[in-house]
Amino acid sequence: MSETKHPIQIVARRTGLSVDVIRAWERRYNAVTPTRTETGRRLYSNNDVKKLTLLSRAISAGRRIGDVASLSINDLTQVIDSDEVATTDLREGARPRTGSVMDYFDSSIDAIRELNLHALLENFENAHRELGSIFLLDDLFGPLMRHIKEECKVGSLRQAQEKFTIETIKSFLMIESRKDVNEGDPKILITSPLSHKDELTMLKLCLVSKNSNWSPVYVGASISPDEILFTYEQSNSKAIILVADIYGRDQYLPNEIRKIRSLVEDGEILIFGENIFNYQDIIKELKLMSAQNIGELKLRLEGMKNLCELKPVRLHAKPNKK
Amino acid sequence: MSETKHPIQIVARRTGLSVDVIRAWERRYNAVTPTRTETGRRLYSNNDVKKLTLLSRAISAGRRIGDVASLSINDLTQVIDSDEVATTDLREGARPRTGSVMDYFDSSIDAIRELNLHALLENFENAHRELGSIFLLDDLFGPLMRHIKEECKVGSLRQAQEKFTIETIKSFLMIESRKDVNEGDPKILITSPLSHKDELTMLKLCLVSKNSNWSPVYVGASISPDEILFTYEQSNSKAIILVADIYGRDQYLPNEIRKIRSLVEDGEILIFGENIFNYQDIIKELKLMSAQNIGELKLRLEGMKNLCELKPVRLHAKPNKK
DNA sequence: TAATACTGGACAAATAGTTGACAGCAAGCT
DNA sequence: AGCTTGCTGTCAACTATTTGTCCAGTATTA
Repeated sequence: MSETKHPIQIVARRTGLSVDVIRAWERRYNAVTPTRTETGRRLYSNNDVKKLTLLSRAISAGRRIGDVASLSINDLTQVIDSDEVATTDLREGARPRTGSVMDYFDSSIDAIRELNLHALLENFENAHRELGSIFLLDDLFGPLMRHIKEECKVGSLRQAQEKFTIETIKSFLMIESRKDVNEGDPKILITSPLSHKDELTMLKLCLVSKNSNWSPVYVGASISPDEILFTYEQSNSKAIILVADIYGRDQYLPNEIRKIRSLVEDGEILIFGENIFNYQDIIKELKLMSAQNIGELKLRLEGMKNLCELKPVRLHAKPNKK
Repeated sequence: MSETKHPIQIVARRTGLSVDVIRAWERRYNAVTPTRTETGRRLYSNNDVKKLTLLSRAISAGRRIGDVASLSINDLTQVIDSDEVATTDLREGARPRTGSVMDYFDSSIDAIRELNLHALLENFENAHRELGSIFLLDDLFGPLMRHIKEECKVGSLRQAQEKFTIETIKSFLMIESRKDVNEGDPKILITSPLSHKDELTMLKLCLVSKNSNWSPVYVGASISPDEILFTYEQSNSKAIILVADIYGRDQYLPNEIRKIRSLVEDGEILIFGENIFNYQDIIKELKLMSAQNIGELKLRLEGMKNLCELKPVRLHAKPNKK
C-alpha cells in the first residue's frame, strides 16, 4: 500500500491542532516522529495523523499531554474510551463492548433494506442499552448515515430507505430524549443559528444532554438571535448549545454568534459541530466553549453541570462583575 | 497488565469529588496514597479511583469520612450495601383529572407561553387518554395550531413558541404512534406527493391509523411516485394514504396521483386533505377514497380494514416482478 | 522575493502542590 | 440555651511544573 504523507499544514487542519503545538509535542515528548524530506520538512503518515487526533481528544478529555504523549494508539483509544464514557458513572458492571457495534450495524442495514420499522427501532433500543448513548451516536448512527448516503449514490439503496432511516432515527431520538427527564435538572437550550439547520444533530444533542443530567429545551432549527434570547429566558435555561452544521453558510455565523453572545450575558454558550475549527477565532474572541464530537460534548456538559450546581450553594458572594 | 494511572483532574471527574477534597482526604486520613511522578504530581491507580468512588457513596449514605476513610474496599462495599438499602424515595400519586377540551386548550396555551415541555406533553397525554385520538387531533391540536398562528401574527406569541408547539406535537405524535403497535396489523403507507409536505398532518394520520388497527409506515414527506411504489411493495403495505396539504401546488397533483395509481395496481389509495373537494374530478376518475377530516378518515380506515382482511384468501399469485 | 518551515529559546497562562486558616455543623458539656 | 470541641469541606497564598504560544534567525520552496 502506498502511504500518502502529509505536510504539517494539512495535519494541523485535520487535527485542529496548531503547527506550533504539533512541533512542541514532537520536540518535548516524541509524540510522533514524522519522516523528513531531504531538506528537513516533516512528512506525516496517516498513522501519525490518527495518533495526533487521538491525543487531541485525550487532551480535551482532561489528560495532560505529558502523561499520554508516549502511549500507543491502542492504549490511547482505551484511555479515551474510559474517560469519555466513565466520567461520573458509578456503575461498576463491565460494559460488553467491541464487535457488537458491527453486529448492530449489520442488523440495522438489514432492517433498513426491508423498511422494517419495528426491527430497526428495537435494534436501536438494544444498541442504546448496551453501548450507551455516546457509542450509539458516534459509532452506530454516524457510520450508518454515511454508509447509507454512499449506497444511495451507488444505487444499491433507495432514497426512500434513506428517508426511512432518517425519520426512524429522529423519532427514536425524540422518544428517548423525552424519557425519564428529571424535572430538577437545569435546562439547556439546544438550537442552531439562522443559517444552519441540522435537525438530526440537534436531536442527538438532546439525548446526550438528557443523559448528562440536563433537561434539553428544543424548539427546532433556524432561530433568530432575538428568539433565542427569548426562549433562553422564558424557559429559564442555564446554558445554550449552538449547532453549526457542515452545510451552513460560514460567512454569517460569526456575526450571529456575536449577536447571541451580547444578548445572553450570563449563560454559558457552547458551539457544536464537526468542523468548528473553522471558527477558532470567534470562539476565542468570545470565550465560548466548543465540542467537535459527542464524547467531547459530554465532558463539557458535565463540567458545566458542576459549575452551575455550585453557583447557588456558594456562600461567599463573589464580587459583582459588570 | 500495565495499569494506566490517572492525574487528579481525571479522578475528580470520575468520582465527582473536588480536587481539594481528594487531597484533604489524603492529607488527613491517607484514604488513598497515589504514587507520584518525579516532579511530585499525583498518579492514581484504578483501585484508588474505586476506593474514592466508594468513599463518596458512603458519604452520601450518611457516613462520616473520618470513620470510613481507612476501611478496605471490601469493608466499604459492605457498609454501603447495608446503608443504601435504607434509603427509599417517596412517589407522589398520579393526580386524576377531569376536564373538557377547553380546559386542555387553556392549559396547553399556558404551557406554551412558559415553553414548559413537560407540562405540555403531560397535558397532551391526559387529553389523549380522556378524549381519544380523534377529538385530540380534531378538537385540540387543530384549534391550538390555528390559535397560535393568529397570536403569532398579532404578536402576543413569539415565533419560538410556535416552533416549540410544532416540535412538541410532532414528538408527541411520534411517541404515541410507535407505542404498542400490533405487529399483526396490516401495514398502511402514509406519504405525500412531491409537491406537498405537511409533516404534522402525516404524523397525525400515523396515530389515527395505529388506533384503527393499522400499522403505519412513514418515510417522511415529498416522495416521488417511483419511491412510493418501492416503499409500498418493500414494506408489504396494503393501502396508501396521500396527504394533500392546503399549501401544496395544485396543478401537479392530478398527474402525480395518476402516476401512483398506475404503479400501485392492487392497493387502496386514500387522499386526505382539508380541501380535497378541489380534486373531486380526479378522485372520481380513479375511484379513490378520500377523507376531509380525522373522523371521516377513521371510518374509511375501518372499512378498508374489513376489506383487506378478506383479501389473503385470494388465490391469484402475483406475477413475479423483478 | 514572498511565503512557508525548521530550531531553539523565552514567556505567560494554566494547573498542581503545600500549608494554614476558617466557616458550618453536629455532639457533648456546662 | 450557651459554650466548647472536633470534624470537614472550601479557600487563599505562595511555589513549582506543565504547556501553548511567540519570536529571532536561518533555510527551503514556489
